[in-house]
Amino acid sequence: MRAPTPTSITGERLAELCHALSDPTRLHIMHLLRQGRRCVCDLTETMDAAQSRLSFHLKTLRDAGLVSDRRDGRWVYYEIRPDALDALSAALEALRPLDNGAGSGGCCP
Amino acid sequence: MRAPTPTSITGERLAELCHALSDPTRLHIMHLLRQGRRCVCDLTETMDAAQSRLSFHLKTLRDAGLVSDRRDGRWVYYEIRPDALDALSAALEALRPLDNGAGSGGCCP
DNA sequence: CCAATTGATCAAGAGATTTTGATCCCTCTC
DNA sequence: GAGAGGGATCAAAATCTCTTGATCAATTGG
Repeated sequence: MRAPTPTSITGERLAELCHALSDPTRLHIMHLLRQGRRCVCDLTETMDAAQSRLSFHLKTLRDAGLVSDRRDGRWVYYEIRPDALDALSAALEALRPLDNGAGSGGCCP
Repeated sequence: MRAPTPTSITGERLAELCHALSDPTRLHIMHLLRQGRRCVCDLTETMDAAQSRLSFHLKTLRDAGLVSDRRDGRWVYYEIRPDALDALSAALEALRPLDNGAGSGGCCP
């Protein structure tokens, strides 16, 4: 019995993931993290952003589960969690229109 | 000469798409639209939400290009634009870690 | 132990989003 | 053309989000 990748996520969870990615600063961080783990001081320097600002955005990404952090001595390294991207992709695919007949089974013609 | 599916989108555009999907009400709308086009009065009734509220969120989705609207007589029908989901999926894939060696070519050990 | 470095956290202010109710515009029906 | 239904828009209030600067906790090097 194992619980590997959750096959589907809730609407709340999808909203949380999308919110985390809805900010240019956070997307910039994600883009930098594509190349592998990076410490905060490195990101701060590369992005020329205030440290508390970065810390805020990193926390947002971490709370959403999109990145993980790990302390190593003096430094804290952040890293992308691909499983979160998996879940996000799957949830977005589940938003695609069903290809049954045209919709509007509702109140209108 | 044609411009079919834009192969990649800007960070700003990705942020805009994610922002549009970062709200539970809007995700609810998207979910209902999966079954096909629907008029606003239908959504209003199904979701039990104020009409101006829905109108606001539909505008947000439309401005982001995630849905299209079409007037037919008295009614305005909204519909998902799958091409926007294509662009979003592609952009999210482009956020995945590169599988070159471990990162941190930066300031730290 | 002392001082410097790294990073989290907090409080306050600026700015953006959402909700609500009112109002307006369009289209259809009578 | 008067009235009703469907939707968009607006202004005000309530919330959320982001930025900034200050402070605090850990870690390390001297």
